[in-house]
Amino acid sequence: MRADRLVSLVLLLRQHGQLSAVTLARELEVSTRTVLRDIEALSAAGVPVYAERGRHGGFALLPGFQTELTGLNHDEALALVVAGSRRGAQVFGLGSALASAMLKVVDALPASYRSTAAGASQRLLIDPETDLLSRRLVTEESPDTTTAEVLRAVLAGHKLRIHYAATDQPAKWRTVDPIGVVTVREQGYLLATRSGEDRTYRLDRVLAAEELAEPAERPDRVDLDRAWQERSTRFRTGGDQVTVLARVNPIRREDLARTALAILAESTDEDGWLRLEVTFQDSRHAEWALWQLSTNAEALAPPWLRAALHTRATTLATRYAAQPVHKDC
DNA sequence: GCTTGTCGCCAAGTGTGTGG
DNA sequence: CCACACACTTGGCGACAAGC
Repeated sequence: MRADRLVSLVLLLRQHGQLSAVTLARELEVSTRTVLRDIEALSAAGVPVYAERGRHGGFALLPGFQTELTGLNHDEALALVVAGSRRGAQVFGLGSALASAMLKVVDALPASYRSTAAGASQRLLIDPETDLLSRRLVTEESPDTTTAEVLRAVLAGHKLRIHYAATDQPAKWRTVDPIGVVTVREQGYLLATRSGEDRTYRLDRVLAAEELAEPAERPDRVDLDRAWQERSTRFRTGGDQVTVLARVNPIRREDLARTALAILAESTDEDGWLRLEVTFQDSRHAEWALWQLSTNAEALAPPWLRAALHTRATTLATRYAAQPVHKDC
């Protein structure tokens, strides 16, 4: 119990810099007297902890002790931050840093835990590089200097100049104020503001980046998770969305629900099929989603969607009615 | 004067080893 | 298995020193 508390004490001091005995006692759920004895024990064990007396005093570790204790470098520390997702480390080009950081973490474990960790790595595999059909799931760890430059600016809190290619538009240079970087599945996004307006950029569409010396305009405290939720909500409710009325076989309802942005209304017809009012990102998205359901769905409205699906179906029917062009294949 | 660390003392609780 | 002794841990208290 005490050994655990001594470790916790060191970690608290590393995390907060300086803490009073009263605060440490509250955090560790012991008396101040016990904290003082623990400090004494740490000091006797060679931990460079020192006391500042008087008002606003407290205990702190000598500068430098932090890095000596862990041996982690900048990239490794960063890799542990994104370690919740190996994909995150891949997107940031930190896969090798994550691997070496994990080695150090495992190495720091007591011998009994170390064998457990080694055993676990032989029994558990999370997010392999390919799926069962050998399709590659994890992006190559690229020496992506552009992503690295973006990351540098984000961490340094500097403005950033990016050469960005938006969908169906020629690439343009623009200067942005970075807020943070978000990874979703294999995709990285730069959250930023441009002339005070919120902007979200896909990292794979950033063709070049240049960190500027000027500090970025960024709120002191940002809840990145919340910012991402707000932007994704805005994305889902904005743009060229279309609403479709469709009849769907109940067995394919979930397939449609997965691809649609939202289901606005739902009822059941006499024959058991579902009548759904569904919104999609745009017309192409709607056409693709209905086409995927094949004979298990029928678009009732709008007319242009029925026409598009009719064109696809007749083209396909004509093709298969005719003799093959290349008989030898 | 107030806040905070330092030190010593005592008592109670807890864990561990040993003998019957 | 149980009782006992011992060591260790913890909390509380008080007096004092140091810094703001």
